[in-house]
Amino acid sequence: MRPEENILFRGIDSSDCLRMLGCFNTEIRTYKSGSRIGDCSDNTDKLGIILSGNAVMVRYDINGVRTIIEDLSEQSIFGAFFTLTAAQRSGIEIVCESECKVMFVNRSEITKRCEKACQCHSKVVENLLDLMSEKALSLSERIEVLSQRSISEKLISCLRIIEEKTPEGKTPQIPFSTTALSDYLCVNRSALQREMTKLKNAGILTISKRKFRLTRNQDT
Amino acid sequence: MRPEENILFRGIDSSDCLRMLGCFNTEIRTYKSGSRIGDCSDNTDKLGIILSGNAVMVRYDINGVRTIIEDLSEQSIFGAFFTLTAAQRSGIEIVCESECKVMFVNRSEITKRCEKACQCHSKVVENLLDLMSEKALSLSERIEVLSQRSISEKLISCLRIIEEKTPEGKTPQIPFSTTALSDYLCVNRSALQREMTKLKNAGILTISKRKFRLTRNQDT
DNA sequence: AAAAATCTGTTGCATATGCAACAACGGAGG
DNA sequence: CCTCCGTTGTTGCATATGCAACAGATTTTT
Repeated sequence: MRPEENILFRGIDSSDCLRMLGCFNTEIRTYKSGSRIGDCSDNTDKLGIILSGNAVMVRYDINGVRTIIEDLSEQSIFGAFFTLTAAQRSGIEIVCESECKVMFVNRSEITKRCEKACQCHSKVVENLLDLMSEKALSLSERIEVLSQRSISEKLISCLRIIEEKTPEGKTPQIPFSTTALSDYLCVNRSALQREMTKLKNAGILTISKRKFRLTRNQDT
Repeated sequence: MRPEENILFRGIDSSDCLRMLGCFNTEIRTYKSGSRIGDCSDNTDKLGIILSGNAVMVRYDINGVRTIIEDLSEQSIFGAFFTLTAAQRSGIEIVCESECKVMFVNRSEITKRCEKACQCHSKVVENLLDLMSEKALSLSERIEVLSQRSISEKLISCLRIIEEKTPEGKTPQIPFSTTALSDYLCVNRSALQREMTKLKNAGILTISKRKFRLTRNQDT
């Protein structure tokens, strides 16, 4: 991916990008599928951007129960300073689900002006602002889902959000396996399965593979 | 409150603040306790900052069950573009718990440079960035809590977070009544009460009024 | 192609949580 | 000072969810 295709550098032309990349002291790393992207709790200033691949932010509790905290796809950002809580103790980690290319930048290098005071610098800050908005939005969607009281409500709320993001014409698709979905909804897998079959039987939900369709009901 | 005490204008001197306030076309409103701060779904560009008072972002579902989505205290920011999801349909509203003074700014006016291209403009953007970080942090703490599987885990996780934010020497304090806390943890009130008494009897938790103390156990 | 591993789907049973109802308490206002 | 209304604290009962175990199906590895 060329730098100007990176959302952080959106709207900035190639030559400026290259100059800033040096200026920012960025670092690009590649991770194998299944590997861990370094513990992001160590450096509260570091900002990571997924250039390619898929990863998830997960936590395992004492009993080994997994929680998927965030789904990180291409162009997602992550970093201790805006996603991790003081509750890092609970062992949050980022695990690649496919080969991932990740770019790291120090946040302070973005906010602080460089000596050359390049014009495009503030453009980067604005882009970062957009990214943060997006992040906050996705976090609050997550809260919306988790605040539902029952499994079926959680599921439906989650599916509706996916639906809304699906471009017109395309069939909405769950980004997880059912097993992973249960970790994402923070419920037991077989209980989730049970609710899914109920909804299927009730004619509310249709699923084949990961593609699904919800009937347009206001309630439930 | 003088403008430079507003976190959005932190680090900018008085005269510049005043100039920018005009430049930004801000609006300040006062709301009575119990009243609703206008539906923030109407204007996705508007950004609100609580200058004084306390408010909560809540949602009532079809059955009238209340969920407290966010606790907004002084200097908190809110706005459709970074907190509300497309799921606005579910009737999220912001309700004042005490008299509130709120400042509104249009986000685009912050990100877009004004004709005068004032130097301090980028400082405001940086401040906004900090605010967004903080917001993302608090949202992710909320997820941390809600992702716990049992009521007692949710409660403890929530209390630990409060503890960590409490300045050394002070006694940590729950910002809600128990009833409100149950709406915040998204669980049934009497079930929460039951768990609380269990924890008290087990010697893990001490509560008097809203002040509490947790024994320093790693687990549970 | 065979073998191994993981995921789906289902079920019986245990248990945590929700729900309703009630008594006691405490603060706000007349 | 009394009354009213919302909060706290408790309990019995109903039910949703968790848990374990299992048998296919599907995917990945060898």
